[in-house]
Amino acid sequence: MFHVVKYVPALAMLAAMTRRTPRADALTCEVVELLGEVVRRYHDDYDRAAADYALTGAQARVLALLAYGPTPMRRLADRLKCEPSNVTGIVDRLVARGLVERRADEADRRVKLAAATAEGLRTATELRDSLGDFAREPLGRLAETDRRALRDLLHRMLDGGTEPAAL
Amino acid sequence: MFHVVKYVPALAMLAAMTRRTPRADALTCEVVELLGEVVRRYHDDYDRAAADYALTGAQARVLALLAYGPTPMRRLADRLKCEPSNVTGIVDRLVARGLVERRADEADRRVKLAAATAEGLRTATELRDSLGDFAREPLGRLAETDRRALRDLLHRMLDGGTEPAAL
DNA sequence: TATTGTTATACTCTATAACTATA
DNA sequence: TATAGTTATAGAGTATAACAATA
Repeated sequence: MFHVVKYVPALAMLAAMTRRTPRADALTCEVVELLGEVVRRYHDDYDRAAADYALTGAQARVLALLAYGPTPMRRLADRLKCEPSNVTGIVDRLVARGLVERRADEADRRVKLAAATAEGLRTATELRDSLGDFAREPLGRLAETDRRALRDLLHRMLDGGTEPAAL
Repeated sequence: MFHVVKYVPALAMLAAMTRRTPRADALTCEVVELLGEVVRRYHDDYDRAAADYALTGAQARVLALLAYGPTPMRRLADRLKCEPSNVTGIVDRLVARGLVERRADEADRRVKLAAATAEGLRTATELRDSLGDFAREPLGRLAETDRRALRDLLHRMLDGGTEPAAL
């Protein structure tokens, strides 16, 4: 088995030339590193929870999105930030598992709605509760006062209203 | 093209039976959701930065690890939390790009060390600086006092000393 | 003409299992 | 016998391009 790079866009040099050496200060670097650790743990917990239900991360995310209601394939692709062609496969596998079904959209016959089945909805709910693992472990170490402070800081940081989480 | 699920371990039912309905309080849920948003942005920024250099996320992580010095393949697998067989391919592609080279370990002739080339080291450094995108955008909205408070909260939350970040 | 979803194709990451070479 | 690394294989996610159905 060979591992060969097939195509290498000449973006590296361009990126290097465009670079504007930001070089954040020590405090900022430290916060970025800490957030990196948070990201790592959050992801690990999420994937572990999904694996408990024999779901991949992408499948779990789609199921979480469908908990809000039937959703056009296109919109799922937008939320996952991937190409629509990928969503076809992910939903196919969820359909094969009986967790999701495809419905027609009466208003626009081009669109197909992915919808969680009763079992899919149940799985999504249990999966969501499983995220309590993260809340228990690292978050649980913070007293309520600290959790409130953290909430306010994150709110201030993220500020602009964003849609409900898909990750 | 068919998308069929080949094997479905009967873990779902087991997981459902084992579930202990933690049902975190509203404040904790809100913090978890906010952290989810942070995770999403962090990842997007990381992948975008890697893509600027025509690298995948996994390749960028390996390159970041090699910036600390030559590393046995096995150790890379441990850090990436994946099987050693995967590292072979990832390093192969980096070698094909001229960013990494394999060296023999004199002490134990079974191990092979992956080491960043001069160009690889340069790329790793630029990539690291690119994470400033995250520091600039959402983190930049916090005043220094707030960043300091955030740092302290995250420290308290993560507490136990962890190794340098690979993500 | 533009949009939605699918198919076909290729690449990468992933895990499992079998293999070589060292220890 | 145990460990480090590789190879082979298969499933899953990803992007690109081409296509049919509908708007």
